[in-house]
Order: sequence, then C-alpha cells, then structure tokens
Amino acid sequence: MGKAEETKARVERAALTLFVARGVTETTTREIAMAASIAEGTIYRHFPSKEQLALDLFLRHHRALAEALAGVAQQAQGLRAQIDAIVRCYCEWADDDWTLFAYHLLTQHMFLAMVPEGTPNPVDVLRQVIVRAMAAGEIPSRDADLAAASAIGTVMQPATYKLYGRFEGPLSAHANFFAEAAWAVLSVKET
Amino acid sequence: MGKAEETKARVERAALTLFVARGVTETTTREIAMAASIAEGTIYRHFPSKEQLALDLFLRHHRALAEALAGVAQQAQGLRAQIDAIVRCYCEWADDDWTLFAYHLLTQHMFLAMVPEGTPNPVDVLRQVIVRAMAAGEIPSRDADLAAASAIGTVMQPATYKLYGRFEGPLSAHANFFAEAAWAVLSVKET
DNA sequence: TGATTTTGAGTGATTGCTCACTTATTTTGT
DNA sequence: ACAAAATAAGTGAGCAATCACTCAAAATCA
Repeated sequence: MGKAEETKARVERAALTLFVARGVTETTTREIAMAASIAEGTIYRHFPSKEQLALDLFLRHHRALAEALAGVAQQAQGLRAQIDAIVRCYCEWADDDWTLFAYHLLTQHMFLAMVPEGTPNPVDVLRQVIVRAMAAGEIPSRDADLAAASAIGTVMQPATYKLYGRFEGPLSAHANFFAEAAWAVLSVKET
Repeated sequence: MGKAEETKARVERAALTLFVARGVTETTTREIAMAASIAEGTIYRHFPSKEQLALDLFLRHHRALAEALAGVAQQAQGLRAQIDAIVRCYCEWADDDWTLFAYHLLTQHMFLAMVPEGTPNPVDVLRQVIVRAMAAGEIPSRDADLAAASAIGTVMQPATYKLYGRFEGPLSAHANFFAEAAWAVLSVKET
C-alpha cells in the first residue's frame, strides 16, 4: 500500500470508529484527524467532504455485502440451501468487521435513499431468491417484500440487539438457528 | 387542554415531525419554533434543552408502548394467544401514530442507553412471555434473548422497511402473518 | 396594574472547510 | 545516475457560517 493510500485508510478507519461510537453528525473533522494522527486539512486531500466520506464508507460496504451474498446464493441449490448460505455469509461479514457492519446498520436510514440506481442490494438478493422459490412452489406464494422483510428480521434484529449490548459473542454461533428461523417464516402457510 | 399545555404539545409534534424527517441533530431549534408557529425562546419555557425534549418524546412512547403490550399479554392465555395479542397491539400502535412510532424506531440507538432502570420495556415484555412458555414446555427451550430478538425481527423489520418506503398501507393488515411468523420462529426445534 | 408569557435579536461556542505554505515523492532532462 | 523541476500530500491557523441557548423588552392576561 502506498503511503497516501495508507493515510486514506487510516482516516476511514478512524472516521468509522467515531461514527459508530458517537454518530456521523456528532463526530467532528477535528476528532477524526486526531484519531487518525493527521492534520485536519489532510482529510480534504482524500475526501471532498465529511458527508462524502461517510457516504463512501456506507456504499462500499453495502455493495460488497450484496455481491458476496449474491455469490453464495448462486452457488447453492434450492431455497433451503440458499438461505443457509446467505445467513452464514451475512453472519461472517458481521463478525469479520463488526465496526463496519454496525456502521452499515446504524446509517441505513440516512444513506439508503442515496444508493445509486442499479447498485447491488443485500435485501434484493434475498428477495430474488424468495421470488424464484415461490414460483417453483418451494414455499407458499405471498408478497415477496413482506416475506423477505420478516425473514431478514430474524437475523437483523439479533444483530441490532448485539449492537445494543444485549448479546455477546459472534453472530455466526447462531447461524443455524437464524437459518431455521428464516426458513420457518418463509414456510408459514396461513395468513 | 390549557393554553400552555397546548403550546407544549405543538412544540412536541413539530419537533417529532422534523426529527423523523431530518434527524435530531440536523433539526435546529429555529426550525422547530417555526413549524410550531412560536418563537424560539418559547421552546425553553417548556423544555430545558433540545436534547431533553428529544429524550422525553422517546421515553414517553417507550414506556407507554411497553405498558400497553404488557397489558394485552396479561389478558391472553397461552403463548400463541399472547403473541397474537402483542403483535396486533404493536401494529395498532404503529398505525395509530406512525410519526411517533418511526421516531421511536429511528432513535433507539441514541436513547436506549438512557432509559432509567426499571422502566417498562417492550422487548422485555415479549421476553418474559417467552421465558414462561419455555418453562411450561409450550416451545423448545433456548436462549430467551435470542428467541425474542428473532421473533421481534419478523415484525420490526417489515416496520423498518415501511419506514424506508418499501411498503405502503397499515402494518395491521399483516398482523396475522407476523403472528404466524413469530410463532414459527419460536417453535423452531433444531439449532 | 402587576404578573406571566412570548418574543426575537444577541451571544459565545463550535463547526466544516479553506488556503498559503512546507515537506515528501515522482517525473523529467541530460 | 543525478539534479532539477513538477506534482502530490501534509499542515494548522483562520474564516464564515451555524448552532443552542439567553435575556431585556413587548405583548398578553387576570
């Protein structure tokens, strides 16, 4: 890594940590600079603005996660195996860089509206899998957005509660249960 | 309602709307005053600070929702009926004042740590119900926090996606499905 | 009239960002 | 290969704008 790139990465990591701990708006550029051990002005050699830095961090993770999920989903055969793969992959991403994952969770409501059209999207990966499974008769047909939301909730709500300190330890430890739970939700017959 | 109380309520409603639309930190006291058709200084006759106003709004709803859920849960017999009642009550609260509900959803991560010890808590209501159902052998025994989180997720994630504009219409329209989904999650056998 | 409430210009602190300048790195010319 | 020139990266004091909050005066009420 070049020296400039290393500096940029240090700014990003410092910003990420502070954004998660105190919020984007509540974090000052002075704090970021201090945490990254550089001068405040240096931030602006690498990013046009604090807001753009925050958005970059979100979008990169958003897109990369979506692509990873799409990748593992494509390799699996049948809905059950696809859910297993997606849930496991999601948990591993969370465990692998919890700060980045937490940032993504916490800033969704700010940045989701600014995702460029056509960007790979984690939710739509599962939605697609569900739509195909419904068409194939693997699960009962119903509103795919609703089914996807409830299924995703069985994993994301525990993740959120880990963020709030209700849990400890890696998410992956519960991946089997999450997959069973998501599967159970999608298999619900009555409405 | 006295005139002072009416002014206070108008400040709260204006603040709530702006907080949801633009975020607490991003909303200025000038904007709140303008939206409430009062002078900026008047806010401080009714609230010691912007932060306290924001916290008051959160805590009041947090506590009231928890008490409502505890109330309907207590009247129902057996886990399945309790889940039905809790889910329906939750959906109705969301539909009844969507702005307030959205505010509660969006600011949890800021204010959950500031909830006074012993305050009734929506999550713990369900957790208690689950703990008792596990003890009674109605559902398989496992980590109650984990089970509660996944079950809650089947309802809260759709609510969140409605907030993001992925859904339209009242949450209550799907209450039956949510209850089935939560029940299915809690009934999962393997881990 | 005297007390209470409302008002909005004013205040001090803080913020994101700039810019003139220094230092480090890369490119060019011979 | 070496120096000179050009470019990029780093610095931090300073700026203009913004903010939550105050308070003396005006308006309203009893």
